[in-house]
Amino acid sequence: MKYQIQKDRVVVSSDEFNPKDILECGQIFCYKKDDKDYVVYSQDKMAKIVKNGKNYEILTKNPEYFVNFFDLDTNYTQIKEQLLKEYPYLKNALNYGAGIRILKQDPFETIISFIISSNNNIKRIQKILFAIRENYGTKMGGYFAFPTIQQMLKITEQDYKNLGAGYRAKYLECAVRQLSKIDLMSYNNLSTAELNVELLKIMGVGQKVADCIMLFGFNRGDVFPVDTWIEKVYCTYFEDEHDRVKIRKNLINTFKQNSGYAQQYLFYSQRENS
DNA sequence: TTCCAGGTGCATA
DNA sequence: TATGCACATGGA
Repeated sequence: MKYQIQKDRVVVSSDEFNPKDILECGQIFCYKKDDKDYVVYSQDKMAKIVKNGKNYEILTKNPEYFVNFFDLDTNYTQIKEQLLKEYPYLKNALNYGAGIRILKQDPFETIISFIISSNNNIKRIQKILFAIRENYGTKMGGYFAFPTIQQMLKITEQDYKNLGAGYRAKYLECAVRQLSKIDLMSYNNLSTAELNVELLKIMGVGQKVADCIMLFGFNRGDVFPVDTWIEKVYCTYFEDEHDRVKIRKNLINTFKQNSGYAQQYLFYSQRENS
């Protein structure tokens, strides 16, 4: 990936970087769009993305953080070419989401985000997550940081309900307490199978949410989150099957280490075009 | 009014 | 181990 780091920005070529594809493909919820530009929030950091000729400029006080966040050192052209060669039927999905990059997000924020995502729609997930930031996060000047685990330990089930979390409120309250006793960074040393076992112990985390956490928060490509949209894709293009455990197993056997990438292209094109 | 949304936890057999 | 149901909320 061609990019240049400057003092207050990262300049990146638009040929494999598109903010709409990256932010609206369902992997992150804390972003806003004003006119044509996107603003994205991660932990206590913020970046604005503006188009400048053939490039995008990621305007931020934390250029190095966002180089890693946007996974700019990975060659997505190569990944897409490999997927297309092995699985020609992905052509439309790959073209549609050509500017997607899998974000490297903070594990804690990812866990909280995807607990809220279960049986929920993206607009409402965004609303709840911004409300958590604005009510319990540190004010940064123009925006609010995502609260730390210590800050979130003070939030009660009733508080989450007041923010619109619904029945997930008790999951959140319990999960934060569990997470406060864990060193999440040490989970980076686990195998994907081991990590999966640990994540499933967290209240509100089932297989689908665990897969999203592993893909977006722990950079694991060998998982395939199966939700209502992927189930539709599978029934349309593979076979009529509604057992998500079987669907997941079959898709991981098919796409192996590239499962996470294939999933994201398929999810995005299915959700946007139906 | 009913259905659906990036599903999970729990009781039951 | 497998199945079925309850669970909040808001938009279509």
